[in-house]
Amino acid sequence: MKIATFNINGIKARAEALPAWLDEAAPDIVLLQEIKSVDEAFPRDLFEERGYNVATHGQKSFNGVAILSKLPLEDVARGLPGDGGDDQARWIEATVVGKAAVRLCGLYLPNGNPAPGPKFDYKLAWMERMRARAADLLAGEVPVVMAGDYNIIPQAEDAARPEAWREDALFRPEARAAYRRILNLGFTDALRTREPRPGQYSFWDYQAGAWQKNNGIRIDHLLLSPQAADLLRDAGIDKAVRGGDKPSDHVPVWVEMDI
DNA sequence: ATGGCTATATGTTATAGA
Repeated sequence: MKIATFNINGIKARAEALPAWLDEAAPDIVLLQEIKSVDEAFPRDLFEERGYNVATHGQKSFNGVAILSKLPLEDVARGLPGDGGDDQARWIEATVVGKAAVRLCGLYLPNGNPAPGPKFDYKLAWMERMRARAADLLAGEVPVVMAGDYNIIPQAEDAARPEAWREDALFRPEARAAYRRILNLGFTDALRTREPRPGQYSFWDYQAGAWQKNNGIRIDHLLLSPQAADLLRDAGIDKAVRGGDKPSDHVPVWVEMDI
């Protein structure tokens, strides 16, 4: 089973590029971020006619996450627990049952710039809530895949120009430490396991010819619980998507699992 | 990057992204 994460930067703007990638890559499950759409406006037909079940957690203009799945989506949950006053749509969960049952978490972690400041504080607080949810999920001792746009450059080798990101919310020590507190609960960075060489990027800025210069960063991750890591067969990045027509600034990252 | 591009809203420009 192929599970992918893809920050599409607006479902309306990606109404052609996203189906084209689905038809070519044929993922079984896709966790989407930045749909930038309310649930009612999400073009479900585009995906249902391709055999996907669809669950969305959207909001107007910004953020928004969704799950596409060839298998039925069970026990769908929307929103990250821990702050009832947080109305930003950045977290969705569902269970799919293949050879094994897998709990899927799709996430759009806050950007956090400018840092320091209230947006960075929100990012760190959100990550602490995510850590608590991740710990709860681990206690279940079942396969869990937490995938999405983490807005975290884990290490210097995950950026073409790490020095340019030193003060940025994506690379500041406090943000990376918060990421490690989640990872060190016992999760596996699937892409790093399968492709340990530096220079594996998932985002290239629209500006300043970043794509042409390969000035990228790796910020889209799939984290696997131990029970999910046991089922990992392969992982990769569909880099070519960035060079297609009207692309998102992110590309899909995927895992192949024995599920 | 002192932000050069892209997307969204009901806009004639602002806000957010990373």
